Amino acid sequence: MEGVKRGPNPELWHACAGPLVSLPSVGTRVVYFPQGHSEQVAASTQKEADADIPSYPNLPPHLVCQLHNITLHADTETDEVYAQMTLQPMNAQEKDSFMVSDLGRQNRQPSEYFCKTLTASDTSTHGGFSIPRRAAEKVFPPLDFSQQPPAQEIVARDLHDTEWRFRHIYRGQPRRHLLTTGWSVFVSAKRLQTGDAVLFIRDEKGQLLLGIRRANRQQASMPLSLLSTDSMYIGILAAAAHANSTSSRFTIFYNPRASPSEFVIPLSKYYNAVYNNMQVSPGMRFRMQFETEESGIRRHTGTIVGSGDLDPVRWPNSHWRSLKVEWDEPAAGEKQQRISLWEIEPASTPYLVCSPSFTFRSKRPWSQALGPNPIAREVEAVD
Amino acid sequence: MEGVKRGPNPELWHACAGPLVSLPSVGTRVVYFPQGHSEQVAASTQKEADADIPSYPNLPPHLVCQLHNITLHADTETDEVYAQMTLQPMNAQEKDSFMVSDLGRQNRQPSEYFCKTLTASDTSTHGGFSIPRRAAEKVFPPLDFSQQPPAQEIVARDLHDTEWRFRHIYRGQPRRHLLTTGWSVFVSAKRLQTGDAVLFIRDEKGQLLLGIRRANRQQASMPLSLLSTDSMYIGILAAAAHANSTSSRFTIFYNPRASPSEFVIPLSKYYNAVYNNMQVSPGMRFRMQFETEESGIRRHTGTIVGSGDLDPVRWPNSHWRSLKVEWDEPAAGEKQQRISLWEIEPASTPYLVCSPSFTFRSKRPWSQALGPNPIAREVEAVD
DNA sequence: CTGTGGGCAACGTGCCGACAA
DNA sequence: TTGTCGGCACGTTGCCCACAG
Repeated sequence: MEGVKRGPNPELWHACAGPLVSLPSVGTRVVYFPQGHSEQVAASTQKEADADIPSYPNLPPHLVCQLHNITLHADTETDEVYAQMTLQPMNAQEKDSFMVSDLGRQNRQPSEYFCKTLTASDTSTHGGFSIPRRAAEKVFPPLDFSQQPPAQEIVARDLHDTEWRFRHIYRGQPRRHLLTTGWSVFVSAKRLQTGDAVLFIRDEKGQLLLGIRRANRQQASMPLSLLSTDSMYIGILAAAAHANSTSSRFTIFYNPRASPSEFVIPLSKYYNAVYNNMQVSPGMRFRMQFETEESGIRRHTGTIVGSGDLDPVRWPNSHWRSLKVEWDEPAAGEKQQRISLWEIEPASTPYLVCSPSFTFRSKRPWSQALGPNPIAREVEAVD
Repeated sequence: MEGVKRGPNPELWHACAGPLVSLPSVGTRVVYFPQGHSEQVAASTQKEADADIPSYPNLPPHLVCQLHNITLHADTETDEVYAQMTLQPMNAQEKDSFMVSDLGRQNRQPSEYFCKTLTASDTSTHGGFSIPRRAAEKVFPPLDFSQQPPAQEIVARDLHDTEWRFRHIYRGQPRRHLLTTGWSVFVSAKRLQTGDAVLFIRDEKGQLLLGIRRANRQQASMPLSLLSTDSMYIGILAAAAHANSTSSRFTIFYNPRASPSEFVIPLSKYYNAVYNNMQVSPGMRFRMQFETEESGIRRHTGTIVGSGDLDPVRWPNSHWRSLKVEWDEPAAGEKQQRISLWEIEPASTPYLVCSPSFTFRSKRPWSQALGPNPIAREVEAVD
């Protein structure tokens, strides 16, 4: 075996995953939510969990785990990015030992990149790809303007390390940057359509990387012919329950563009949100980050209108999406009506980033409505 | 909702599934093998089950179930055929009540059909599809040979009820049947390659049906980004165990072209093989059916060399692939080294088809090596 | 600055019979 | 009987600029 298949370039992977996605660091402690994992299945299969699923009394709504390994992947067919994580539930002792490294988070911002949503002209067979001026100047090698017309060959590699070659030319009246020869091959090979986005990155070594981000509508509902959705839900719960009871490792796939929310988050983020951010109460104003169409970050504001268990029967006392909110823009009907504590920032004051001086000192939970909180006991035990 | 989406045409579905695939009838009793179901996952994902999977003490190696429902499906992307079955484990009483209907099996042979493996010329963009003479005369409407050249339009529907139109012409020197206009659209839409097969059926009403059967190499190893293989194995076992302990319904997907063997078989077939076919012993010669490249049936012969549990730790006393065999042709290395009792026929005597006069009279199991057999008790209780 | 469309050349697609295999 | 090929016509692809939003 000579072809040592290493995974996708991490910088490119994160660019494709989007600006909001951050993965915990290997070796740190994280919190895993079976509920969130189930939501990923629901989003991917368009089917909710059936009512007739066995209960797992030994499976709490969140598991504190050691994150042993992360590998990045991209689907061979669709280039959809996903991550494989190996988790190991921790026993009570281990949970309490504070580790500074748990604060670290892996969130790469590409050095120089651009992302463009494809227009009808970009995807049509009639022509090539129109490169926005700033984009071309920022990430592509400078053209030799003494040539007429100035042109060069662009070589870029995708998530599978496949090489794509394009002719980059500066012409037309008025002048503009274009990708011509090679572009249509790429479009048809990746089956890109109007509305999908491509992104180019120039990494530290000056190499060009090339990724795609499909429009949201496409990745909806893939009918699986292998396993019933019920078996999938059961598999998720049973695997987590078994790993928890035996303190053994288990493996999950996180699919950032399919999953409504991250369901493996740093332990520090969880503790910080649940115990330091406790001024949360009904009526409070908050902000939350969303991704814009052009791969930027934009904040939307809203008001907290209530709190309580999302699924009181199966997952009592869970912080997963325990907040009921209303969004300021009425057009934002697609946005979640329920969110989790760690997803929000206070509306007026700047967001309190997790600081090294942060401690686990216990205070009353922000809401008594949730009843006795098992986490509260864990934290009090630290004192 | 006006577009009542009904499933694929059953005749076409069976033609695509292959001549060896037969589905039990709805309402009858069947035997479900979690082991076989796991093998389907293994074949689809190219990953064996991990050793660290919880044991399910309440889950025997086979479950006698009532088959409540079967729906036929075809993958939207690949046209891969699969069936969804709703099963309900039966209690001891129900298992014993003999039902004549259990003997029935649903095994459709298409009225008139042909299947051709595509050549390089068939799939090239340079030309059309060369129809074998007999095939054209058997399934296509007769041409009007008074025309020069004789030609007509062929309309056929695929598994999704999508209509495909082709120009059928009889020309060339020497004369031959060809599909020209429309063929390349079909090839590129279905992404057919040399080695894949197409099949045409003329049903009772004279309508033409059109299916594809991809070469084996293609459907191997699809990397799933949704669920770890461990979670899938656990999901299968936990779902079956839960259904068994609560006598509730559960759902499985059977993928005939991916799965090495059928893992839901008629109860009568199981009993007949395990208790009536008991002359099986090491050294015995046998025959077994295989599918030929051209969608026919061919028998291969071999010798039984041993028997015993495939997985003595997890699945003791299971009849699933309990026979160790050697095949006569040395080139047949790909064929299974282990098969199940109900897959074989005696080599010399004609295969004893399940007859209405068949009874459940208990005799000693064919091998004492398997130890006390829970089924034996079930059967004795009938007397 | 960049999306779309007309013009036009080059290329690929696809229909034909001629050959073998 | 049928797989592949050379020949050839025609339709599509794809590069160019002009225009306008």
